[in-house]
Amino acid sequence: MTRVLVVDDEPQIVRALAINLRARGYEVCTARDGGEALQVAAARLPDVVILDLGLPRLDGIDVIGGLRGWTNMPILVLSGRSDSMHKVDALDAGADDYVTKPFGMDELMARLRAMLRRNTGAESTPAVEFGDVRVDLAATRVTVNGEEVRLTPTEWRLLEALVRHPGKLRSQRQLLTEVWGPGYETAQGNLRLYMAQLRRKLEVDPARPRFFLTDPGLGYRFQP
Amino acid sequence: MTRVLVVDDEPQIVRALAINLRARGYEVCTARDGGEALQVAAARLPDVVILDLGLPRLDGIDVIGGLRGWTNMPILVLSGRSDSMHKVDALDAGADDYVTKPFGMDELMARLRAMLRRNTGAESTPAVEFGDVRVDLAATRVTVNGEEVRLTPTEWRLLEALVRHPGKLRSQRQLLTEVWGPGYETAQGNLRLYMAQLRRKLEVDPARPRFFLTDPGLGYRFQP
DNA sequence: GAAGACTGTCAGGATCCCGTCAGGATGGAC
DNA sequence: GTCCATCCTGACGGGATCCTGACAGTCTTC
Repeated sequence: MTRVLVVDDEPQIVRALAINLRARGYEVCTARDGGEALQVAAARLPDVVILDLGLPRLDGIDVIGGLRGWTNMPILVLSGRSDSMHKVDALDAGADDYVTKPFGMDELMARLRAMLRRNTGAESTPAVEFGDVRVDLAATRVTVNGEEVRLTPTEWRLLEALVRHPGKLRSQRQLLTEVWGPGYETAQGNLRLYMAQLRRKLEVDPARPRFFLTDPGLGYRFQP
Repeated sequence: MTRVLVVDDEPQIVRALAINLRARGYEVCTARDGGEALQVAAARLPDVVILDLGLPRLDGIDVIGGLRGWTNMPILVLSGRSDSMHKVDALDAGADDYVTKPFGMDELMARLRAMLRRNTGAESTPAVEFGDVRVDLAATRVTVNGEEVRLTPTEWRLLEALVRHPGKLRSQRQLLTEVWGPGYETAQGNLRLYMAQLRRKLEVDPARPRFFLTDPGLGYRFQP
């Protein structure tokens, strides 16, 4: 889950942000001043920071500097000042975006999504693991016991269609249209063929599959 | 030098931006409408795009979509509309920042710096090494056993497209749009040709490549 | 117990894909 | 104009991939 650190000294703003963020599925942690912000950031390692510039004690610019000394997590600055000098200072100090109060919640959330989208491009690849098999969906790569296994395009599409819905039954019709495209709903012999191929390459005992199960008369199921 | 693509149909804004950008050491190229923007972006491969939303003919949102189909270069949107709906739409379509007109030049430049900083900072791989080959992405330079190897522009773009995603499969479609620009998705003979050229120049045994692997039916992969 | 439906397996040929080569087109340097 | 590098198109052979059809085994149903 994506974790957001909200730094502001006004409780009502913190509460409003937290409610909206949680409603959208983010995990929220908070800090009331600059010192606490640096502490919480180091302890909880949020994916993004929303930082009010008008903080007591420690100046907002210094908080940015304190964060940038050891991390490049995205920082979105909130501020009541709309003069460009403050914006330039904050951005050049290392902030990634600058929103002036009062702000629209929709816009703030959209800017947050934009920042996160840019950052997750380099994140670790999502992978599905079961038994000795590891399926790296982002890299389009399959390994068994660390050794790479070569899959043909059709085998890969079928594997993807199964693995993307763990535990769920996928009907023959669904699999056929997903792998071979619409119009191939009757080529069930094909499905059996490639299913066997997948099991031969990925199952320990292809005759008695543990992960790629058959629901007779219905379809197949990936059981991790 | 950092290259900026400015897209706007109002000449005075283009000129003002170009003057300010050049004064700060950027290289500037321009486009007057959406179609030209996509064309220039593919041909010149700018480091960042400044895009006016109020374009004739092709809608700004569609331009964002057209760019995001094959590149993730930063996009800064300019717009006369300040209502949050347009901001949200543009940001969710793939824009990285949204500035409403009239804008302060200082602020715009600061936002530009912030975007560029993020992009070059996350990169952190100015050079890639594998076997006897060293690819210097920053300097556009390739050496094998210390000796410089000359690459043509197309060869270089292909190498870059592969090397920037180590281990990941890159589909033929991805490579074609990234190297030749959108609209060249069917020129697969080309891809094979330049792939062979790259292997001939960089692989020890071009017939049995170790780093530039092919996944039949899917695409190619750089394996360091 | 028999019939039918369903699944897993095997083999064979058609098709597609990849690497390679040659040749023409384009554009810039001199 | 000539030379040169680069880019693109088309064609060919070898190999991998895909599809079709047939057969045996298993389970359900009558």
